[in-house]
Amino acid sequence: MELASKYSPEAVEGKWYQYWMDHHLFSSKPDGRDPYTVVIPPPNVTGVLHMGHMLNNTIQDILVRRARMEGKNACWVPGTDHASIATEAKVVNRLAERGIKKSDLTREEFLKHAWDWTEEHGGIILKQLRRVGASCDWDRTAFTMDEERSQSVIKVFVDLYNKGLIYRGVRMVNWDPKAQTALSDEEVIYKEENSKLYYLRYRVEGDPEGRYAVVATTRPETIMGDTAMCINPNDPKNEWLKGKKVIVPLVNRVIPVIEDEYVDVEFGTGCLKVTPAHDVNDYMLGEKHNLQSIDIFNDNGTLSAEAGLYVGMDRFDVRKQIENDLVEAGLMERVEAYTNKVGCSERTGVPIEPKLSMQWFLKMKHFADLALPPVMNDDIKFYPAKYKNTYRHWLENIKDWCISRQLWWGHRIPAYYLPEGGYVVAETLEEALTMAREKSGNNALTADDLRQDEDALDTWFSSWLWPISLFKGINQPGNEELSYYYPTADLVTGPDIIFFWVARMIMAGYEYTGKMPFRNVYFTGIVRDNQGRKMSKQLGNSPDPLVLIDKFGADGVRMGMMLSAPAGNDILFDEALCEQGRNFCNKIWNAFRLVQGWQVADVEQPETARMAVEWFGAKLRKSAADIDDLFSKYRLSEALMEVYHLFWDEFSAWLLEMVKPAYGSPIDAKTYAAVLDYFNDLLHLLHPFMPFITEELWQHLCERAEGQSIMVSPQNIAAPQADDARLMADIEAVKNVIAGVRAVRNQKNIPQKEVLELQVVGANPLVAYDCIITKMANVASVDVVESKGQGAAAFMVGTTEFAVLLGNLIDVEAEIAKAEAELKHLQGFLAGIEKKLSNERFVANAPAAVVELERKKQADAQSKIATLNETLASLKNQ
RNA sequence: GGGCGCUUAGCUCAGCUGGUUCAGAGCGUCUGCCUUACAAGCAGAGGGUCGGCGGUUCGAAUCCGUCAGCGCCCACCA
Repeated sequence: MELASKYSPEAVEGKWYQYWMDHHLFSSKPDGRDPYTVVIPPPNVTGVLHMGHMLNNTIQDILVRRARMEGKNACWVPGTDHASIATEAKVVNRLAERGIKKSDLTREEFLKHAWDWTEEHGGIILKQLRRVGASCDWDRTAFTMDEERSQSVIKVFVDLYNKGLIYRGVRMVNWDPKAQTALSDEEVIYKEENSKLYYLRYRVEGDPEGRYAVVATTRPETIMGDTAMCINPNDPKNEWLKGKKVIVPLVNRVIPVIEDEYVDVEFGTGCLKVTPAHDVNDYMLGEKHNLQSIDIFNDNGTLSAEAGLYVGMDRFDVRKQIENDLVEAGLMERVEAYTNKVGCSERTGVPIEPKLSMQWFLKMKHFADLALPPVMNDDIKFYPAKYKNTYRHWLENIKDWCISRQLWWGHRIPAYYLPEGGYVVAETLEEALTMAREKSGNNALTADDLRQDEDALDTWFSSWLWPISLFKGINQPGNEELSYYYPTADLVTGPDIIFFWVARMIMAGYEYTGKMPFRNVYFTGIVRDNQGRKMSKQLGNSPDPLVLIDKFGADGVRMGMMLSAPAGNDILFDEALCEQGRNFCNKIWNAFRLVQGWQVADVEQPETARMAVEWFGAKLRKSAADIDDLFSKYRLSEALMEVYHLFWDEFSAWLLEMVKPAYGSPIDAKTYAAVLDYFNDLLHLLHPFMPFITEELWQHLCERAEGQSIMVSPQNIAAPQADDARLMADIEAVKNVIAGVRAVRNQKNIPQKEVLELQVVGANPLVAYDCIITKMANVASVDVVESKGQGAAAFMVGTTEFAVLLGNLIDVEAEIAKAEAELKHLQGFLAGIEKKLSNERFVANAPAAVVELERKKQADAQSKIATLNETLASLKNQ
C-alpha cells in the first residue's frame, strides 16, 4: 500500500466520526462496569462554536476518551441551554429587523418566533462539536426547555416554595433598562468609567443670606427623585445645616436635611443627596428615616411623569441636558473629572438601574450551608484549588437570589393569581385551580379566572439542576440511571461561572439527591490571543475553530489547544500551536509509513534491535506511569507533552533508528512484532488527545473486524519493572556517546556516511551497547585504549573519555581552547564542592547521603580534571 | 478598600513538603544537512546571577519579611 508522505485529516476525520456513530461507540447504558459521567456545560442553544468551546470540549473529550479506554462505562451527556435573556434578546433583535416590536405581540406569538429561531439555529453548535471529535452520547441530547427539564424546574420551584425557601416581595433589584428585566447580582458587571463628579447647589430654605449646601453627585439626572439631603452628625463643617431644609435645584422641591453616620465626611462636601428609589444605599437611608420614594424612571430608562421634568427623555440625554440647565441656572458649583465603577448588565451591557420592584427570590443561606463544607473539605475537588477561596468568600457573603425575569423565553413561574387577590403555586393549572378554590372558598372558580404570573425564571434556575435532570432525577428520584451515573465524575467549565452555575449545582445536588453533583471540577482558563488580549469580534482576533480544523485537522487543533492549557491558566492561543499539532500528526503518519513499509523475513534478531526493544519497553512503562500520574492531577498539557516526547524523540528518533534494517534488507519478525506492539501502545496513549489519526492508524495496524475501535480496545502497558531504571540510565549514556560523535561530525563537517574510529580511554563501561553505538554513530568499532590516539577530538560522558580519531582533520588550537574552557569550568565546580566539604557545619548537619553525594561529585570532578590535563598535555605536544 | 494569585531562557510555562531529575520543557533562534518514513523533516549548538533588596539556614528558584510590576475575584464612598 502506497501512502502519501503527508497526513490528510480531511480524508480521515469524517469517515471515522461516522464509523463511531454507526457503531454506537459513544452510547452508554448502565451496566456492571464503573461509570464515568460528564455532563456538558450546555452552550446557548443558538450559539456557534468559538475558541472557548473548543478548549472546554477538547478537555472533556480527552477525559471521557481516556476513561472509556480504561474500561469504564463512559457517558458524556450533551445538550443546550435556552439561555433565557440572551436568546430573547436575539429574537427581539431579529423581530426588530423585520419591523416587529415585542410589545406588539402576544406572549404566544412571541414564543412561536422564539421556538422558530431555536429550531433554525438550535443545535448547530452540537453539530460543530462533532467536527472536533466530541464523543458525546448524542442519543441523550437534552435541552433545558424540553419536556423533562421543564417539568423538573417547575417541580423544584413548587417544592422550594412549599419549603418556604422561595418568596415574593418588593425589593431593590438590578434593573436592565434595555432588556427590561430584573437581574441577579451575579449578572451585574462593574466597569470602570471615566465620568464626572458634579457639585450642585442646594439652596437653604428661608436663609436670609441665600446660602446653599453643595452636594457632589455622579448622577445629577436623579435629583428629581431626591427626598432628603444627608449629612454626618459629627461633621463640623456642615453643622450649620442641621435641622434646615434645602431646595432641590431646578425641581424646587423642599427636602429635609437628615443626619446619618453613614455619610463619609471626607467625600465631596460631606453632603449626600438621597434618592431612595434609585440607589441601594439611599434606599436603606430612606427606610431608616422614613423618606418618601419617588421613582422617576420608566422601565426603559426614560424619565417618567413622576420626574416632572425631562419626561420621556433617556436618562443619559437628561444627564447632559441637566448639566447645561444647572449651569445656566447658576446652580452648578463645579464639575470634576471622576472615575467610578458603573454596574452594567452582563448581557446587554447597559448600565443597570437599582429599582424597587416586586420579584421572586430564593433564600440562599440554607443552600450556602449545604454547599460550603463539601468543597472546603475536598469531597468535591477544585482544579486548581485556588478557586476554593473564591467559592468560600461568595458563599459566606451570599444574598438572596432574584430568580424572576421579566422575560417570556424561559420557564414560566408557576404562580397563579386569584381574581380576588392572593396567589397559589402549583405544578399544573389543574392543581392550581383546586388550591385556589380551597383558598378562596369559591368553588365556582374556573381555570380562566386564574392568571398565571407573567414572568419567567432565571436561566440558571434550570441549569443548576442539569446533572440531576439529565438523568430524570427530579421527576423520578432514585431511578436506575440516576443511581448509576450520578454523582458525575468531572465537570469542565470556566471560572467565570463558578457562582452562576458551579456553586448552584452543588446546592441543588445536595438538596435534591443528598449527594454532590460531581467529584471534580476542572476550571479552564480564558482563551486569549498571543498578545494576551481577550478574543472578541471587535478586535477580529478570534479564529473560527472550524476554519482552523479545515486548515490543521481536528487532531492538530486539539493538540494546539492543549499544548498551553494548564488548568486555570489563561491560554495564549496562537495558530502556530495548531501547526505544531499538525506537524505531530505528520510525524506519527510517517513513522507509520516507515514501519508498514518494512519487509519481514525469517532472520535472526540483531543484538542492537534486541536491546533497543528491551530499552523502549522500559521507557514506555515509565512514560505510561508518569502519564497516569499527570492525569490524576489533571495536568493534561503535561501528559500530552510526555506522549509527544515519547513518540517523537524516544520512539521515532531513537528506537526506530536503532532497529531500522539496512536499506533494502528485511527486518526480523521478533523486532517487527515488538515495534508494532509499541506503536499500538503509543496510539492508545495518544488517542484521548488525537482521536482521528490514532483510529486511522490503529485500524491499519491491526487486522480489525468491522465495528472494532481503538477507543474501546484494551491497552496493556505493564507497570515499571525492577531493572528498567538501570537500563534507561545506560541507554541515556549511550545516547550521549552517540551525540558526542555526531557533535564532532558537525564541528568538523564530516558527513554522516563517513565511518569513523571511536576510542574509549581506560575501560568501556558501555561495552554491552557497542553495537548500538557503532550503528547509530556510524563508527567502525569502539576501541578501548590506554591513551587516545594522536589527532583525536575528545569528549566525556560521565567520567569516561571518548575520542574520535580525526587524523589531519584535527584543529589542535580549537581542541586546546575547548579543553581549557572545560577545565576552567570544572575547576570552579570543584572549588565550590570543596568549599562546601571543608565547611564543618555542612558535614556535621547535612544528611549523610547529601554529604556522600558531594564527595562523589568531588571525586568525579577530580577524575575529569585529571583526564583533561592529560588531554591538554598531549595536544600541546602535537 | 478587602482577598487570592503571579514574576524562572526571546515567547509560553514546569519546578510538590529547602540538598543529582536543579537551573528544566515546548516553541522560536543559530549552524550544517533535500541521508530512500517525515524539510510539516534530520543532526548539532547557543541562551536565564529563577523581579529588586534583606533575613532564616551548613545550604534558598524553593521558607520568611519587604519593595516594585502584573493579573483575577469580591465590596453600597455618592
